[in-house]
Amino acid sequence: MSEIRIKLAENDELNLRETLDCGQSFRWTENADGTFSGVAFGQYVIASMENNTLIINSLKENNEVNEKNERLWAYYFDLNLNYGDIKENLSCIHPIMKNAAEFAPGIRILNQEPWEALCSFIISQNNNIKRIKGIVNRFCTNFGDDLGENLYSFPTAKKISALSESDLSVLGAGYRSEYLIDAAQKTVTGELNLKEIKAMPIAEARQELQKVKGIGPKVADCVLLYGMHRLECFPMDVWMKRAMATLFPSMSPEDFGEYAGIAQQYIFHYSRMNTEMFES
DNA sequence: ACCCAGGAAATTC
DNA sequence: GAATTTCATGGG
Repeated sequence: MSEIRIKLAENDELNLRETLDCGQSFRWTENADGTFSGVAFGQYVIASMENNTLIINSLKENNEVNEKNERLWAYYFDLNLNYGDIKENLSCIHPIMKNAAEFAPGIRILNQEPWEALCSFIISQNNNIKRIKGIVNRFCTNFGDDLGENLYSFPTAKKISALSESDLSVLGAGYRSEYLIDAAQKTVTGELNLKEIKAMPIAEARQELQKVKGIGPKVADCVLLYGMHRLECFPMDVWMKRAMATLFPSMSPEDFGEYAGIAQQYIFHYSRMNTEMFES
C-alpha cells in the first residue's frame, strides 16, 4: 500500500466526481466512501480528495512512491494547468458560459492515454454513455490484464490487432468492432502513429486520425481533446449542437479561444445535467 | 413497435 | 457535392 499526495494551487480546484463522470472517461467507478477506483498507465489506484489535496492510493507494492509516479498522476489530472485562471477568462466571454463553469467548477480535462481515448470514442459513436461504459469495461475484462480487485488494464493495440470480429462479439459493440480492429492494426503497423499525431498541426492531426474506419470529425476531436490534450478542440455531438443552438446561437467554437475544449466540457456537462433547458 | 444514443459510411439524389 | 439511409445494440 502506497500513497501519493499532491496539493493543488491556491485558486485551483479538482472535483473527482465532476471530472471522472462527465463523459470524458468511461472507466472510473465511485466507491461507497466517495473515493474512485480506476486504472491508468496500467496502474490500479484509488483516488480521493482531502481539502485541496489529491490522494492516490495503490495496493500494489511495486507502485513506488517516487517523484516520477507523482508527476505521472499530476499529469493525468492536469494539475500543471491552473483552471482557476482559465475559468475566469472563459466566464468573461458569455454569461451562460459563466453559469456552466460554476455549475461544475471542479471539472478538469484528463490526460488520458491516446490509445484508450481512441478506442473509447470509436465505441462512443451513435451510442449512449451507459452502454459505452459497459462495452469499454467488457473490452478490458476480456482482453486486458488482471490487476486484481476485478480491475483490468486497457487492452494493447497489439493484442486487439490479432483478433477477429467474432472474437469481439462478447463486447456487444455491434458494427464498431470492425472499427476497433482497424484502429489496432493501423497502430501496430505504424500507419497510425499516435505519438506523432499528438504533436502535429491540428488540421493534419485530424486528417491522420480520420484514416481509421469509424473515425470522423467528431470522434477525431474527442481523441485529440481527451487523449492528446489538444485543448483547442471542441467536439460537436448531438448535445453540443443543441446547446450551441439554444444557449449560444450567435457563437462558434473558435469564439471560445485556445481553451475551447475546456469550455466545451463545462457546457456539455451543464447541458446533460439540465435537460429542461432544451424542452420547448 | 418506435425513438434515441458524445457518428460515420454507404447510397441516393 | 449535398442530403438521406443504413449500420448493431440496448434502454426508455
